[in-house]
Amino acid sequence: MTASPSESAYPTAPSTVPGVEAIVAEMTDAIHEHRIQPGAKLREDELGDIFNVSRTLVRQALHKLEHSGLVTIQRNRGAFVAKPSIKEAREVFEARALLEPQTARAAAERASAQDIECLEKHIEDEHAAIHRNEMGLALKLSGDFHLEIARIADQDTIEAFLRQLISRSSLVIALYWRRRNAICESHAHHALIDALRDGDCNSAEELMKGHLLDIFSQLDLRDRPDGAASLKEALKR
Amino acid sequence: MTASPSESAYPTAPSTVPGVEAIVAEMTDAIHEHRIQPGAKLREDELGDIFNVSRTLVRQALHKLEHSGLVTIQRNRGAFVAKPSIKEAREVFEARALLEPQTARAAAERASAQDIECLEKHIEDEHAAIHRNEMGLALKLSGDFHLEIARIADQDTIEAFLRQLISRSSLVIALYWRRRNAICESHAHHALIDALRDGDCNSAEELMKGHLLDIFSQLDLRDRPDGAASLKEALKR
DNA sequence: TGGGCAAAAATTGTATACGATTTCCCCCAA
DNA sequence: TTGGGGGAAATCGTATACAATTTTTGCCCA
Repeated sequence: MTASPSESAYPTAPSTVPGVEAIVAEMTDAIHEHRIQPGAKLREDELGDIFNVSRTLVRQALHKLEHSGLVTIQRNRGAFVAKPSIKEAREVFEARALLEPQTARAAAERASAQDIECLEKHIEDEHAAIHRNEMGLALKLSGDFHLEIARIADQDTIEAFLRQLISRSSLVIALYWRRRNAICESHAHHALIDALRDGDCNSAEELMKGHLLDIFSQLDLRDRPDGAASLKEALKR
Repeated sequence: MTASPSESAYPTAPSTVPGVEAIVAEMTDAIHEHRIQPGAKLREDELGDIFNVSRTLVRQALHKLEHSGLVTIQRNRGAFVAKPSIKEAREVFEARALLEPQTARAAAERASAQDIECLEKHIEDEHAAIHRNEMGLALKLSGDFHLEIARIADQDTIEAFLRQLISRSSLVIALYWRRRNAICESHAHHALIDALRDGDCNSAEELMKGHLLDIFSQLDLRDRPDGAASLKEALKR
């Protein structure tokens, strides 16, 4: 009888080494902040040198990143920063539109004073980043804001999905954003905080729905996604 | 500049070997069909012996299964078939309730005659399994039915999420189902097919919502699950 | 000059080896 | 009898070695 305790397990238990998680976190940040462009190749031993670990751990990290949608792995060809198609871009925001308004509503029902404080700090950091003109960082913090709401709603499962969706949103924005300024810098997040503080579920839900539509409407989803083809020829030779 | 073509990539490209995928598929089936119980320990070299591969590939497979929510990995302690908590069980069905009705609606708008045929075949197989008293197989087929609807809706992103949710639903049912009979055997799936055939979006959406509530209401989410498990025989035929 | 082909280099895929941690079992003392 | 070491065995984590595949390079010839 090969039985085992196996604790009733929460989302993703502390399953992997700090080593792997550190690599994943660092690469996630780099991609979220657009310091690595969609389509960039990620060589295993190159990353191994950078992080001073063997390819084994790099591979684990790349597989995790693939799962989160930030990286695409092609057999025998290697890993690349993902390059969402237009269809995928649409799907990402459609899925967010299904999940987030309801989550904001739940968060409004549960938010504590401490939670509100935390959200306000997020916004401060975001504004600070914008004023320093670090738009990549600002975008990442803006994504974290949405994740924080899922955390407040105490919805681990949806939070995990949102983590993936927000990651991919970052890539979508890198590829399809129209203007390089004014990223979520609108008052939308402020208004959301107000609704959460007041426990106004209906407002929170509606504000989130509108906010997502607003972001989506600022994407330019007509062009060809493969700017790489022309870009590559322009740069390569 | 390390640019690269990197095809605009769809959900999960053919990234991993047939070897790993075969292991994942076989174990997924075994867990879905309840041939391995929640909490069962999954030793790496034991699985390596069973599938005649090295631990390297087994580890890859286990990590993939962890991503899909079927397996829990604890550092230095090993992998176990996941054992969703009651909270997680609730969350899984809440998330399904957010995603599936809308997906059924979209499917109703797009379903072709061929799609309908495919769904009907699914139901036939499911009934056949029930009559042979293979309840595990029937349950798995029932899950596949829901996935098929997402495929018809042409929503790759949501389909990927649903795959995880349905996997976990299978575990939830293994742990918390009240009566061992009558799994989704209701007319719900038949009614859904009718709505899809008629292109009746509203009905499809409502039927799906009701169907999910119906399943959820048959769970007993008060007890504390604690089961031991035997492995080995369930996998290799 | 440009295309095509073959060999070399680079890169990824898989297996194995070894160190680290946990688990199990036996023995002994209270 | 029971509870607690302590060491051996089992198991997992990471690095390295080698095989398979792809990509690049260099050469020849039209």
